Parts: sequence; C-alpha cells; structure tokens
Amino acid sequence: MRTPNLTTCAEAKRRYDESADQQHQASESARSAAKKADPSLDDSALPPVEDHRPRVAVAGRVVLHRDNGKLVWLNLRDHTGDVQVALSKRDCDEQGFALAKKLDLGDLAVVRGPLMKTRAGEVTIWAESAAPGGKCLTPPPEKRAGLQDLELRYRKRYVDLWSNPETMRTFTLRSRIVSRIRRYLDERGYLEVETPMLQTLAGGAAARPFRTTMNALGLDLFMRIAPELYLKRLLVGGMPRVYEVNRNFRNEGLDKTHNPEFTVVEVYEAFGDYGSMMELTEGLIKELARVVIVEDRDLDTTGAGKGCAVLAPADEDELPETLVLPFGELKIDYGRAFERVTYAELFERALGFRFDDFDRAHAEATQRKLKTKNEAGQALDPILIVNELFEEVAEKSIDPERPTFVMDYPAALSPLTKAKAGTGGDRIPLAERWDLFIAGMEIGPAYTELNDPDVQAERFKQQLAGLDDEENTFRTFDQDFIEALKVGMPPAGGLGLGIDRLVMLLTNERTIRDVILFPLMRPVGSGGAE
RNA sequence: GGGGGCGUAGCUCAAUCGGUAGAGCAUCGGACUUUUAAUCCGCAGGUUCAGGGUUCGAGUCCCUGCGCCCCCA
Repeated sequence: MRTPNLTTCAEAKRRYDESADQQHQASESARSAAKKADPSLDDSALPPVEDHRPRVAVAGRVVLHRDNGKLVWLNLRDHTGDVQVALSKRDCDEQGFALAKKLDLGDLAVVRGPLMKTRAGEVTIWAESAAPGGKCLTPPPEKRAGLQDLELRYRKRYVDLWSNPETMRTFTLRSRIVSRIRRYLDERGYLEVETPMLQTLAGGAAARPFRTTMNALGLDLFMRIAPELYLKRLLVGGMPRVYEVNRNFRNEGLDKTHNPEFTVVEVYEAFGDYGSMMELTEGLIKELARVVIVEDRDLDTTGAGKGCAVLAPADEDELPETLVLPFGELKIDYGRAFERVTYAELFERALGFRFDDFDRAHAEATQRKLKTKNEAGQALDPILIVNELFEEVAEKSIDPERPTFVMDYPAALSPLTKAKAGTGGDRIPLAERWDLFIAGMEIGPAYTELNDPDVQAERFKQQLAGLDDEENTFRTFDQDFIEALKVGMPPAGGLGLGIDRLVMLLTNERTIRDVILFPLMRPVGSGGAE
C-alpha cells in the first residue's frame, strides 16, 4: 500500500507553526464561550473555527502508548527521532481511534493531523486519522532501557535499530561516511571499480583466505584477502586513478577490531607516491570528521532520553569551529596538521637507541620478554625483533589524540613497496611506506608501489620460501601479475583504509561489531538466545 | 590458543551462608479527554542456557557442553 506525502518525525516537528496554533486555540475558545453564553445557538451561528495549522502525515513505530480513555497518547519513532501523537475520540475518525486503543508497543502506524502544542509545550500531532502499518507480534524490549543484551543486539539488529536510537545514529553516520569517501575520491578524478572477490589466487596481503568451490568448473576458489593486485593491473591498463570500496575476507579470529569480512577502501594513483597518498588521506579524514561533526550536532533529543537519530544531511560547506571528536576518554583533534614521524625517529625517541643497533634491540627484547625466536625455535631475523620492539613500545608512545603518520618502514617489512630513494646503501634499506595511527589504532597503510617485475618476482619467491615476516601466511606466486608488471606499471602511490575502524573512531564506538550491521555470530543451538 | 566473567519471566534486573524463584516494564481484563517512563485496580507469566554430579535440599557448589563478554598470545 503506497502512502504518499509522508514526512519524517523530525520534519513534522519542524513544521509546527506557533501563530497558527494560537489562532486556532483562540477561535476554539471564542466558539465555546459563545456556545456557553447561549446554548441555543446553532453551530453555524457560532464564530468560525480558524484553523491554519500545518497538517502532516507520519509513519513510525509505537515506542510509548498512554491510554487515557477517550484520549490516547502515543510516541511514534522513525529513523529521525520521535514525535508525540494524540488521538481523541472527538477529533479522530472512528477507525483511527479504535486502532489507537488497540496499538501495542512496537506496532507500525500512520497518522495524519494538524500540529499543536500541549500544555507542557511538546509539539504533537493531533490526529484526525490513523492507519495500521504493521503489527509487531514479538514482545518489544523494555520501553525505557531498550535492548541491552549485547548478543541480542547483534543477532537481532532489526530490533536494536528501532529500539536504540544510538544504533540508528551510528549506522546512518556510517552510510554518510562511506558515501562521502566515494564523493571525495570521485571529485579528485578517481574511478570507482569492482575487481574480483572470488579469486583463483588470493594475493595482495599476508593473510589466510577462505576457500570455496565453483561447481560448474570444478574449480577451487578463494575469497579475496585484498584487491591490490587487480587494482594495480588497472594502472597497467591505463586507468590513472582507481579506487574500490568493498569487503575483504580473512580467515582469522574475531575480536574487538577484527571481523572475518571487513570493508576497506583501496586507492591507487599513477605517478603519485606515498607522499601524495598522505596528503589525500589527511584531507579525506579531516573532511569525514567535519561531516560527522556537522551531521551529528543537530540532533533530536526526544528519543527516549538516550542517543538520538540523525537528522538532515549536513550543510555542504559548513565548517565547525573545531574538528575534535570524542573517542572513549580521548578527544581526537582532526583539525591540526597530522603528526609525521619516521619509523627510525619514533623508535629512537621511544627506546632510546637507534633502530639499527641490533645487539641492543635483542637485549631489550629479551628483557621485555618479547619474541626473539620463531615457532621452530630459530632466531628471528634481527629486523623482526626490532619490529617487535617497535610495535610493543614505539607505537604505544604515539599521542593517541593526534593522528600520526609513521613513515619509512624497513623494506624487509614491506615486500610490495618500493625502496626509499637513496637508502639502498644503508645498513637497513627503507621502504616508502607509512601507517596512520589514531587513538592507538592502525587505520591503514600507504605505499609507493613496487613496479619492477623482476624485484616483484623475487619478493614472491622469498615469500614462498617463508622468508617474509608473517608466519602461517598463505603464500602465492601470481605469475599473471608479474606479466602485468612486465607490460609496464607507472610509478604509483597506493593506499588502504579500514572503513570499519575509521567508522569506529568517527562515531565513538569501541568495537567493530558496533559498526557492522550484521557481524558474524556463531549460530545458536537449542539453548541460548534463539 | 590461554586466563577470567556472565547466562534467572517477552525485556531490564533481584534472590543473604545451599533452604518456598521475586520486582519494574511489556502482555491480558477494568477506570480515565492535555499525558510525558501517565496514573489507579485486578489477572497471569518460569525446563533459572543444556546435560550430568554432590546434598535431606541446588538459581547458588562441582564437571561437561553451548553461546556471549573481558584480558592476554
């Protein structure tokens, strides 16, 4: 059934007209005064009713229901917030009033009527008609506390969404963030593309893939762990700037910041480098912070007293005074220039000695009880020990409230990256790679991409021999990718940003499950929540 | 993978030392035309996650399994 001319709850309240309401009230009281003075007067002889109140039609879910006999109050909620509705026996049509008496919490209803204000000053739809929208056959969550049980919130997101405005806010913001990422890149000449998620070889990252089977061809396939090698093929083909926003799949465990499928945006720019990616990233994240601040500020505060849903899209150019967003106890400042520090500087600052001092690194790692041997008991490559220290000590020394690019990682840790110019003769060759850290979280890396087919082939071979830094890693040799590089790939900058973690930061949610609509959950058996 | 915690009515939560399993909200019946978590009266609601054990007696103690949460690798 189509219901035309619906407005949102928030828009309905915005349309309230104070003077029309007062005029209507005045004419009504004049009318009843006249009637009181001379009860014999015919209706047509009474002063006319002046009613120019705006009328609205609103659809929503019943979140509160107060039956006063001949007057029923209810609060309807949609994705924009709540609005109060009054249905009186006198002014509402018969069917609508009968419906109002029968509505339960959780039901969907459509009401039409003029906007007025109650004695307590709340804008209310004084319904003239009401129609059923949909019946809620399962008992609703407790009306004040909402759905609290974390497990149920993830398993029954459809209940979480309508009963907890905070959840609606988060996912509305997520959608706005993703669409703004697309627009930001589109406006700068990046072409959005879609590359295979089912791949015969899973490459482009160090991770274990999911396996699946294609029946028609009797073919073993992998779910992709990264789109990288395909996006680079597009650079070879002549697309100068490409990006892809989509899911990667990694066969790993679940925790606060990991879901087996997660969303990433990867960006490649021909004739760019990790420096141009840094500028792009900083600009993008500042823009996203702006959008979140502007959109999240104008909130409906009537929603059951806890979070609130998001209202209209942000003003295009509005610039808030500060670009500071809370994340737990932290106040992340997106407004200042992001910090830039090299791996070597950060290491030395945090540890007190140079990162190429392998002897001290080994001693320090031993003292801190960090890993110095692999699972087979062989001594780790010294650079891996340095990196253990880096992750354990140096990364944690970064100011969590200041977005920080850590630049120039040891080349040994970045097999797909071009060596940093002029560092080949140093004891530890460096790679043109950076990682962005915000609130202690790794948001994503960027690289000056390797485009030499011989070096790339050599790196693949080293990986296959297990010489890279990752243990238990799925390794492949992608011959076709080497062929592509032989055709000639322009020098390029490449970037990968984890959308889920970015959304966590921007919306102040502490777990990845709170920013994924339907996070992976173990199926429940006979016992438990089902 | 290791350690810790949790699971009680549809929902949110109680239940002392091991001693009759409770409240609020929701549901159901009734009253009420400006309520704000409406109020008032009444009824009903349970395989205490599942299975086993200890005990005269288990929501409570022990074991196993399932699910979730937290910390660590």
